[in-house]
Amino acid sequence: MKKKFTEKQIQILDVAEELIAQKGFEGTSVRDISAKANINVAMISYYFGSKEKMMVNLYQYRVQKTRETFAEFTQTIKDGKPEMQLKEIINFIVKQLLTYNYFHGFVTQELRHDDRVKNTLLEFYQTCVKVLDEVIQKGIVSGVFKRAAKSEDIVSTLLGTVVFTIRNKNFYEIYLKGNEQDYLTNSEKKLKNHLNLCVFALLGYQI
Amino acid sequence: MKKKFTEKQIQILDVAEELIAQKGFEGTSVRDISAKANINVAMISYYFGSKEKMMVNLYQYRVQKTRETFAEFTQTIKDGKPEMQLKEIINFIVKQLLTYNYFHGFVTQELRHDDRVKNTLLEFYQTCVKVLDEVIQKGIVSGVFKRAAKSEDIVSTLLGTVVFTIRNKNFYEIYLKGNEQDYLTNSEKKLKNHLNLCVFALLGYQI
Amino acid sequence: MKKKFTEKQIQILDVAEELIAQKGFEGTSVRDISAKANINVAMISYYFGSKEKMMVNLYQYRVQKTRETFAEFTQTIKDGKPEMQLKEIINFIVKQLLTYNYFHGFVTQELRHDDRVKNTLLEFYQTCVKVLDEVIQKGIVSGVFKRAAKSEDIVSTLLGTVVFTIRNKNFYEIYLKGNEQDYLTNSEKKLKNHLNLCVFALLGYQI
Amino acid sequence: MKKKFTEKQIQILDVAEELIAQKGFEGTSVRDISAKANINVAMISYYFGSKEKMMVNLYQYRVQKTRETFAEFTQTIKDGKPEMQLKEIINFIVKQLLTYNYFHGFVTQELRHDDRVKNTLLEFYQTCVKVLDEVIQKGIVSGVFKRAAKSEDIVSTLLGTVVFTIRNKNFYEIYLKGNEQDYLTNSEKKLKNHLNLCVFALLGYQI
DNA sequence: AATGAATGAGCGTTCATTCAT
DNA sequence: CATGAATGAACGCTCATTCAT
Repeated sequence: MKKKFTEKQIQILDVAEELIAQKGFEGTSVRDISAKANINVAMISYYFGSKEKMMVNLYQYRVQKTRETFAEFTQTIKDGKPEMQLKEIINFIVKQLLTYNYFHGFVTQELRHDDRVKNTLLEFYQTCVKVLDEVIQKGIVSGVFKRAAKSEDIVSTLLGTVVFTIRNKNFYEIYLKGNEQDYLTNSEKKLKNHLNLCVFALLGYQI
Repeated sequence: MKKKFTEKQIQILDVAEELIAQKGFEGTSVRDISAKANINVAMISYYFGSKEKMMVNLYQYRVQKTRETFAEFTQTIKDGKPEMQLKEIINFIVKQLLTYNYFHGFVTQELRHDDRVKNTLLEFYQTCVKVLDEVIQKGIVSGVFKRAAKSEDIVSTLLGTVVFTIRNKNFYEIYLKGNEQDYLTNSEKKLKNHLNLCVFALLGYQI
Repeated sequence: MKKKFTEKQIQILDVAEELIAQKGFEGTSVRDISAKANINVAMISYYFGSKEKMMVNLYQYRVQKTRETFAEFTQTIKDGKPEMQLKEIINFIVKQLLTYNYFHGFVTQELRHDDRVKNTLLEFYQTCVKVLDEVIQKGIVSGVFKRAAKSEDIVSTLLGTVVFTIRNKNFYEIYLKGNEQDYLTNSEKKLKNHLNLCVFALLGYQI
Repeated sequence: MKKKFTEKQIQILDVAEELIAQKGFEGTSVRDISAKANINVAMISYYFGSKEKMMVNLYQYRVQKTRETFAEFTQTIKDGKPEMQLKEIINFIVKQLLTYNYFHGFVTQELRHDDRVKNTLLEFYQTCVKVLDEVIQKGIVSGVFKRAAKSEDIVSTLLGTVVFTIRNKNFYEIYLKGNEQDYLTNSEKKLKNHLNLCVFALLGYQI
């Protein structure tokens, strides 16, 4: 069941996402959001019912998009060899997380608010696990993977590692060449490399 | 320079840590804290100067302890073989994070408040990198490790993965046997196993 | 540059003026003001930004009016003889102070808050001195005044004496006939008489 | 009935007087006072019962002293000629007010707190009126004063004028020669001169 | 006789939300 | 459909005072 958002709502959600990622949910007032989005303070309540409900909508909006994007992505790789598929999945996840780091930077932190959101996210994670499972199984069968690592652990490591570097930018950037503007580009490259090595090693893939 | 906290201050900090981990810094009012800690609202300002300063003290309190504990720990393994040392380090980190999950659950999220804290944390992470570096280097020299993975990536993966499972308890527990009470015990075991496999594989260690 | 106030703002300022004159600035809470003005506590911050800024507005509101009124008044007597002009000025000042006694009762006391206000008031006092100077000089030239008293001393005496009787109502009313309701009327008459005698005597005017 | 104060109480009252004159009663906290007086915060309540009662004691302390000093002073002039007596009284009052300007700067403002204080002050003012009355009457009889001005008006003018210059230092000092340090000395001289001229002129005294 | 830890009330302000238009 | 004025609740904090020692 797909929910539609009006243009005005999306405008608000985009601003809200950015601010909440920076200052947290409680740290971001509806006045902050409405000021930055150039709308009236009353509009958040007006469009979403309340600030809390706006947050739920924000999750739905972003998770929904993420699921769709992921579904489309899986289609594009469905005919590849498992080792290629795996590499693509890892790269895709890193790329997505870094691109929507506003969202992923806070999503796990602020989701104390609504269980529906938790479930939406949960389902998405399970989808990832399932997709990985199939790829790994296929690789095991075809003999390119020697060991069957647990997909939920791989998912935790993929998502956890990337989110950690997003949140601890000041730590991770020490080990990156290049200036601060290139942080996203450089960290993407470094993370892709590391996580590929990590997962492939885990599966006993011979390079 | 070690800062001392009175019994009353620690009592407040413990409560504050738990609540802030659950509801965030702004989401937790001094009235929430004082109610749960069975003290007067005025005491937070009285003991720490302000809510903000209490937060800084909370970081110092926990990070300080963590650094000390880690320093002591490294002493206990200083004479071991690198593969043993590495295993111990991984297990130690997982254990610590899960034990003090209240703190580690929010530490990277709420540290927009004070740069001194950021630096304290940064230094600690760098210490971890340094310790890992030495162990890996030793293993390379002795020949048990075939590949020299980047320590900062390993640190990111270790910390990121564990924190992810803490924050996404509802996801990770699906894949755990046992009832909810055993979550910590079971996830600890599972995480230790996964992360050991992960890191050792990364280093080309032959099991 | 004249500042405009909305009806609601004036409503608040009038109440605030009365309460602050009675209980002082710190002694008057925004809750006191909002209760008496039948508005919400939040409105003081809403309309003026803060309690402090409300105070600045209160000064501007009243001093501005006072200056305007005084300027208009001086026009009405500009063609008179100096002895008539002087009498009118004295009577005007007494009348004004007693009418706006709320304000003049606290204005010099509470102005530790804002230097701009101090300067506004200072300028007004200097205007009074200047006006008096001209009248006295004219009277000296025309021969009705024999001695040239200092205008700043006269201003201090005029304002000081009236404010003293306002603040020490319980003292001054002992010497007044009539009941308490007539205090303003009676004290106005008595003060005008006394201060006219005083100033004219000072100038050597022969009655 | 004379009240005795302990050394410690006087120490507190002196500090309190200075601070209250600067920042008002509500604007001065017991912490301010205790910090400046180098005593424990609890001492104000301990010695006086409450901050409010301390204020009452402060009035009593200062008014009592003033009355005593004034009583002693009147003894020293009791054998003089009325015009000399009058001059001495005026000079004495100006001197006293300027010397204890801390007190007189706030006394009429902050006396909303206690009616007993109001009465104490009232009685003192009435004493002044009585003393002046006698002198004027004597002068009328001896023929040096031609007109019988009202003593309560003279008292109002004397006290009011001096207090005005204390409170509006920034106004009055414009008309004074000399640097800021000499303000008290210079304003005392100027005020004595002005008020003597004023009162003597009022009584029709021929210089 | 004196302290300092601790209290409860009240402070000015900001919050998300409502409501009349 | 959208606004901005207005609200009541809650915020972090400071206050004068109390109380155990």
